[in-house]
Amino acid sequence: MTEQERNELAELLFPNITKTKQYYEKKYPERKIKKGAMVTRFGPSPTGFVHMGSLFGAFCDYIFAHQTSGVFYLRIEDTDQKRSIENGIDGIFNDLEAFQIIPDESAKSKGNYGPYIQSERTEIYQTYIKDLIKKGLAYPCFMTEEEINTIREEQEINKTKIGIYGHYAVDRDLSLEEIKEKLTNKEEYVIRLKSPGNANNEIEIIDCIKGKLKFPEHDMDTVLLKKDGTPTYHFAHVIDDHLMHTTHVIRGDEWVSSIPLHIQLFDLLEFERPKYAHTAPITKKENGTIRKLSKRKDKEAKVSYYEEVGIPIEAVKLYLATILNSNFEEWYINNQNKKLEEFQFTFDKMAIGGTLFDLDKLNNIAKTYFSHKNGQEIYEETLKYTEKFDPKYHQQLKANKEDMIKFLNIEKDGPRPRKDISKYSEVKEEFSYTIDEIFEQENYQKYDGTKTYDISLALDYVSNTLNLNVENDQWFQEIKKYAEQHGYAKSPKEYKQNKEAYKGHVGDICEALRVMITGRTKSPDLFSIMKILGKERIKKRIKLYQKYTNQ
RNA sequence: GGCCUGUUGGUGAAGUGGCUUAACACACUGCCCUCUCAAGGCAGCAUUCACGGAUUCGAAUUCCGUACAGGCUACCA
Repeated sequence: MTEQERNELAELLFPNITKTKQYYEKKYPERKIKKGAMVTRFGPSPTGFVHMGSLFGAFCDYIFAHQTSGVFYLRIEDTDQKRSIENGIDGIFNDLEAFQIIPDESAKSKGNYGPYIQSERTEIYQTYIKDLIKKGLAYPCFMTEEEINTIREEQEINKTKIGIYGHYAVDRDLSLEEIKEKLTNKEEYVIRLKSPGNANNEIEIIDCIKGKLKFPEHDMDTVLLKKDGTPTYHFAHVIDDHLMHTTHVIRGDEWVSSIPLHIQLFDLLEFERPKYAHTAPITKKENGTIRKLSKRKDKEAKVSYYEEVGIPIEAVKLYLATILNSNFEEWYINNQNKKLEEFQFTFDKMAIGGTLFDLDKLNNIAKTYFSHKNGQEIYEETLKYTEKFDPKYHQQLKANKEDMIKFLNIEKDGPRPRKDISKYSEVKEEFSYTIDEIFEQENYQKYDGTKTYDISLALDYVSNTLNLNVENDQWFQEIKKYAEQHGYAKSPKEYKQNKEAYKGHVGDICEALRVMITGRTKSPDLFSIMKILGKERIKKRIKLYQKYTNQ
């Protein structure tokens, strides 16, 4: 085809495209950012929610852009209708907002490089396609699904590479007349790349994470524009990331095998190639096999899951940071008071192989997170959580604010703060003894021990000896003395040495009080609990215990 | 089938030819501390880096082959 024929073809195919490549190049000029600043993008399909793996990607984008004073933008990739659901975009924004991974530019905020939704960029893609056709680098292909299937079957039998390339690309050299004829017959077509590559040539690219990668040169006539005039991922990626001036394409490593295609497109269009960073997938082990985390099968793949079960999103982010850079964890242990954004993340500390999603580790991180929060903070955050997920408990928390904060603050001030909860949802269960209303209702259901305790001794102690206005150490000295006076050893050691001489030891008295007061054998510091409750409530609980055990 | 990538304890991993008798963290086990629990302290947990070969004075680290795993091979992203 001559140049003139190609121009005619381009006009025939895209009569409505009047803008030019130059127009867009001028409309979206180079970004004014400092040298070394990264421009990254997160490109989800509007499926309604963000997958854990995507969130990880978005987190990378956000971190790298921000720590280099660059730009992190969000582009909705909705070129496939099947992947889109109604209000799907809102879901994406909600999830990102929950994690405070807010894009600098997106369909919902400002930005000079929009539209940030691919379905609104059709004209742009077609402008570049038109140009490619004029240059003889793309062509309309009229092959039907059946024809393509036949070719694939043939290729499978011959054990050759599968795809449309070389002599399999039958429409590659159609004459203008032939195309015109098919067009008048209303034959449907796609636009394919006329790949100039040769698979015998080896190309090499440097991936920021995976390092040096070698591939055969791309030689497939890949579809660029679908039958409906929308672009495929490959073409949209190249056009968008060029026009939006992305410097670093951070994406899942399922894309590594299309690198040769993508760089070929960048070269053919005379665009500067971006840097690529392909991240390892987050995986899950099930029945001995490892697979990618699946949003259909795995509840923990859905980002909203963490909010629902009450794992603080900060903890999830901390976990993401530990898998992002292997040396983050150690840094954070030594810099607990710093924000994770202060850590210098680098590509070369990112995992190359898949990472198994470790809920144990997340739990541990969450526990540590809680341990650094004081009672007031935990109270307020739990209040927020319960407002949405446990309204009844929410009301009870509100009604018992003063007490709750004190309870949540027990053993929090020392150098070794308590580490007992990992989720907001655990507060209710873990602190069930703190609110009278709940305690009276459930009372000793949680204590399933068969052992019963000396009620009169407990009552005597509380009424006549217990002094709540002292420090913890003094209280313990006093209860030791009390134990001794009533035939108990003042320490377990002494008791063990001469069991016959005693009825038991201080610990037994404490245990009795603990069970009567909290309804369980395990609790935070007993004296602190007693202090908050006060003598009258303690006595009430002992009576409740008496009633419960029919004594 | 073809192409690509990966493989270090139960888990995440450090490791870039000698400092590695393989760091650190999670999990697990035991002991200590202790009124219970949590926390904390101490100790244990890969004599070996999927396997085989090669290069080298020396390899988890380089090269080749094999096995296994994952990805791609769509008018899905």
